[in-house]
Amino acid sequence: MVENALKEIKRGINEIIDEEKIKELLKKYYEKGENYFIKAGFDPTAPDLHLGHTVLIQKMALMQKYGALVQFVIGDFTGMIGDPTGKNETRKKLDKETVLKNAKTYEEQVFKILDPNKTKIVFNSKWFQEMGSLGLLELTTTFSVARMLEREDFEKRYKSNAPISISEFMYPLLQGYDSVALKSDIELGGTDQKFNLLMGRHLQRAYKTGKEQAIITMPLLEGLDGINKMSKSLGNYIGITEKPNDMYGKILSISDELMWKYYEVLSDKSLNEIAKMKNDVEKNILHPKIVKEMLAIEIVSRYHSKDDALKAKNEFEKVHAKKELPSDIKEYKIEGPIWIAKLIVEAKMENSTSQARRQIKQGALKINSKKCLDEQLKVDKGEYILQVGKRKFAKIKVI
RNA sequence: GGUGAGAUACUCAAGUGGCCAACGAGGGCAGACUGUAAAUCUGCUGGUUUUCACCUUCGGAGGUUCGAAUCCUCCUCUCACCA
Repeated sequence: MVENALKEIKRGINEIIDEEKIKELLKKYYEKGENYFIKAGFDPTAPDLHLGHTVLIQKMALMQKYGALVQFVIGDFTGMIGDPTGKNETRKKLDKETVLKNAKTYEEQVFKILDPNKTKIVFNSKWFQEMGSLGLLELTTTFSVARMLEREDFEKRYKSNAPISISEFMYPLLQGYDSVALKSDIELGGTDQKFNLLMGRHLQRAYKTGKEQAIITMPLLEGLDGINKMSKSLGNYIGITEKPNDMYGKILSISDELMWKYYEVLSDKSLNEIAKMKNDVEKNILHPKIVKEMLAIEIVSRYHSKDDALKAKNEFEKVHAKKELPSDIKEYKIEGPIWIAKLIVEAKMENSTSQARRQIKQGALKINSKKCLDEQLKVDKGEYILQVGKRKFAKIKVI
């Protein structure tokens, strides 16, 4: 039993630190029905969850089946500093109202995956506000500058003469202290979080809590570009609240190579099934596009419904394979006669007339499915279907 | 506190008085080819009721000049070395 659960937990993960401890927790669950706490932290600034987040959340959902109680930490306090992991920009402070609103949004999204009865959403400002400056100073005594600089991000920045602020040194400490306050047994995070996660373990020891959390790191899901990690700021993400059509289209636009990674960490299919498909594709028995379609349907079904997924598939075929118009086009009523470039901006298809002109010059514009290269065109009264590039459509009524 | 170096568009990075809306690379967008995949080739990549024109941009504010990203002054920020 324990072995089976562990095997499922280990699927698609990057690394486990202290596997023995997890075994022990599972054993206690099976033998005595004891629960244990797993923790993961989330930024209060980005309430739009995307598939990158779900890799982690799905894993927690799985563990809920095996006795885990999830502590979903919203880093409203730590968020004021900004995680130095990877790229860094100093963040804006958020007011309480916004944080609460974001938390609400998290809740709505996260319970599409997690079991609400086994999940607690907590804010880390709670214990940090109680801590006081003395407590904070005490926290800083637990770790040395040299060890802090061992961290890859810091080392790189230090060596390349990029600035590091003291507050950024605080971030790992604060995040680690969350584990002390919450008495976590296991913490999950992306591979880039390893340092911060280990800090939790270190601090639990330093504060003599009698616990040392195990750590599970999850691979970072690459975004649509296949290179960078999926993130909202890079715009290469698939949000879990996106419309079926968008979600479907985005999944189909990922590269074949990336598709297999997505399968491993996002799909419910067994690893054997996936391996077989991969094999069949290599042997040219199976077209990769079919495999990708199945993935898209699975994921869209999860966040919407099977029905929506199939509709999205049909819509996609219609627009891209048969080059027909999508069934749901935005409509605009615009006063005319109007210059075509201006019209494109009015219909929110491009941001500026200059950009619109460039696109027209390059042959990106279709009016009623006919290519139009005339950037000077004046559009008179009537109804038109405009298309700019492959994806942007608009129905225009010029009055 | 002292000395020196630096801040250029989404990112990296040239440019040191006019030829600069600013070389180049990456990224992005569009076109061709495709499976809205990858790879490849081509073009574009500040704005403007319309482009052989005009307007705004090179950390910020002033100044010199017919003319400034480039020179001067002050300020802000960053890095290095010394303390």
